[in-house]
Amino acid sequence: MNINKSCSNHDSNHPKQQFDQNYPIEYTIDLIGSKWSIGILRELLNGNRRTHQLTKALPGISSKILTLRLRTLEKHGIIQRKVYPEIPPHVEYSLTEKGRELQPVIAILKQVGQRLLSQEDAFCPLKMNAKVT
Amino acid sequence: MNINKSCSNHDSNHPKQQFDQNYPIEYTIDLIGSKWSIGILRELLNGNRRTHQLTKALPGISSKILTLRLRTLEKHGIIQRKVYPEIPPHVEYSLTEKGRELQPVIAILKQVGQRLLSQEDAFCPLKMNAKVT
DNA sequence: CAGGATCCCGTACGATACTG
DNA sequence: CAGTATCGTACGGGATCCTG
Repeated sequence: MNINKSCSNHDSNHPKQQFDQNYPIEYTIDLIGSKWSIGILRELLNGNRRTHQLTKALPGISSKILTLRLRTLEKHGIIQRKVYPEIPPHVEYSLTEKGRELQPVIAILKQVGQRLLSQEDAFCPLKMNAKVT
Repeated sequence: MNINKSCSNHDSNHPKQQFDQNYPIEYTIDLIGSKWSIGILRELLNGNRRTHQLTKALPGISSKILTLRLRTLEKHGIIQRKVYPEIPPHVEYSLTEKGRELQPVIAILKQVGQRLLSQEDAFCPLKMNAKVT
């Protein structure tokens, strides 16, 4: 997502990691804000997964995007990639300790989202009718 | 952000709000995941703000994007827009009760982000040197 | 002062095909 | 099985100008 993209560029003298220190919120959102990040994390929270398992668990994701997200999460130390040198290839992904710290974030995101959505219905009776009837 | 954009389209028979019910996490991220959303919310958590106040508080934001974000948040019932019919125009934005429910989300996002960033340094001493020296 | 109208661009994402 | 390469697209965001 790169929420603070333009900000990062406004002063090239500041190394990136130094910049991120001042924007922990944006950093976290960068981690989980990409389209499939949450799905991948949720899956790995339930256990280690092989690539094709993730593919099946996330219907619609392309292999390109999956590996892209996995690489990014790995770079941030959120997940770990373990390669078994076999034929055919065998790769297994797992959450790191660091990655597990994201669990409360996901929990709150879900909890608050549910509450907000229920209020949305309360405020928009017409919307409900559109489905309920 | 529209994290679940493609998912929303995969079956047009499902009205959007019905779909969102099943994806509270993605819904919440949609709310706060856009580039300036957090900044706007943080500002409004500190009190009501006029448009130009927000502009100054968010250096770099364009008027187009600011109003765009404000409109979106308003549609979701997160903020309220109050117009004082004066010349020159006077518009004031405030958080709704619903909007205040996002506060814990922001808090966790910040807290976890900070912890993750500190770990990032611990694992990457070279990075630290780049700045610390 | 608030914000609409245009034009432009980078990039995240997607579809498809191809390798070891 | 896991992953790369290529090409195409949509959309968020930015710059600038203009109006009541």
